[in-house]
Amino acid sequence: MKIKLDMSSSIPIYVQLRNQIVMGIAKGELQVGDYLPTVRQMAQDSGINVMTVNKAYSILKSEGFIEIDRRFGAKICPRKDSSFEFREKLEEELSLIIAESELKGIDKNDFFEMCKSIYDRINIVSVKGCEV
Amino acid sequence: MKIKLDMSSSIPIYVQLRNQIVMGIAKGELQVGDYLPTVRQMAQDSGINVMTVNKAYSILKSEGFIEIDRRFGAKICPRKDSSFEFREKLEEELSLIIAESELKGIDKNDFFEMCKSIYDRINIVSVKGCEV
DNA sequence: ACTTATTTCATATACAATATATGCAAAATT
DNA sequence: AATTTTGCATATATTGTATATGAAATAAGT
Repeated sequence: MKIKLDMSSSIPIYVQLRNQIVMGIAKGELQVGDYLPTVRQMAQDSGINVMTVNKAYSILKSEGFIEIDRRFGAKICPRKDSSFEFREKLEEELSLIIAESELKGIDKNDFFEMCKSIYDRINIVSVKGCEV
Repeated sequence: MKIKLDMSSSIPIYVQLRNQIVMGIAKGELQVGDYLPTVRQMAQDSGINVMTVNKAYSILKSEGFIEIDRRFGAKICPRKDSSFEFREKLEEELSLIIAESELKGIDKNDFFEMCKSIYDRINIVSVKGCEV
C-alpha cells in the first residue's frame, strides 16, 4: 500500500501513519499475516525518521492491530475488542462527530447516508481476527 | 452547563473544553444567542488558566460555533457549513472510525445501531443557524 | 468628553509532545 | 562464534500546550 504523509497537517506524522495503516487493514490492502515494511524501510520510503515510524508501530501494537517481533518486524494481526471501555470511547467519539455534523447542517438522514456510502465506497472487508 | 475536564487525559485541556461546548450546543443546553461565561469566569470555574479558555473559545470562533465581541464575550452562534471541505473532512474522520470499528469487531449493523442510539440518547436538538 | 468597569487579546515563560540522529540490544542465520 | 537485520533506548532540537501578567478595546456612567 501507498503511504501519503502531509507534512503541513496539524495531525502528527506518526498519527497519520498509524491511521493509514489501520485503513489499509480495514480495506484488505494489508492482510492478516502480512508484514509491514521494517521501521527502516518505511522511514526511507516515507522520508521520515525511523523513530517516528517506530512510534506509529508501537501504538498500533498497543492498540492491538499488529504484533511485533524483533527479528521479523511488524505483522498484521488485529485483535477484536469487545470491552466496555473500547465501546464507550467509540460512542464518545461518535457523539462528538454527530453533534458537530448536526450543528453544521448535516441531519440524521444525511449522516446515515454518508456512513452507508463510506461502507460501500471504502469496501471494508470482513477481517478475521488474529488467532495465536 | 457543567464542564468536566480530565487533567490526566491525553486530550489537551483546550480541546476537551471545545468539545464539551460543541456537545452542549448540540444538546440544546446552550441556546443560540446564549452567552458563554467570560474567559475569566470559565477559567475560575474550571480551575484552568484564562489563556487556555481563550484558546478553546478562539477555536470555536474560527470553526463557526460562536461569535466573540470584546464587550460582551462569547455568544452561541453556530453557522451551517455546506462546503465540500467540511464534508470531506467529516467523511475522512468517519472512514477511520468505521475502519477501526470493523477491525475491533463492531460490524455495520452494530455500528448503525450505535449511531441511532446516540441520536436518541443525546437528544440532539435541531439547532437554528445563527442569523446575523 | 472623560472615566470606569469589564471584556478579550498580546506577550513572555515553563513544561510537554513531536520528530529526529545515533547507537545498543535481541535473535535468527551462517 | 560472527554476522546480519531487526526493533529499541537515549539524547537533542523544535513545536505545541498551559500558564502568568498586563495591554487594548469598548460600552456604560458621570
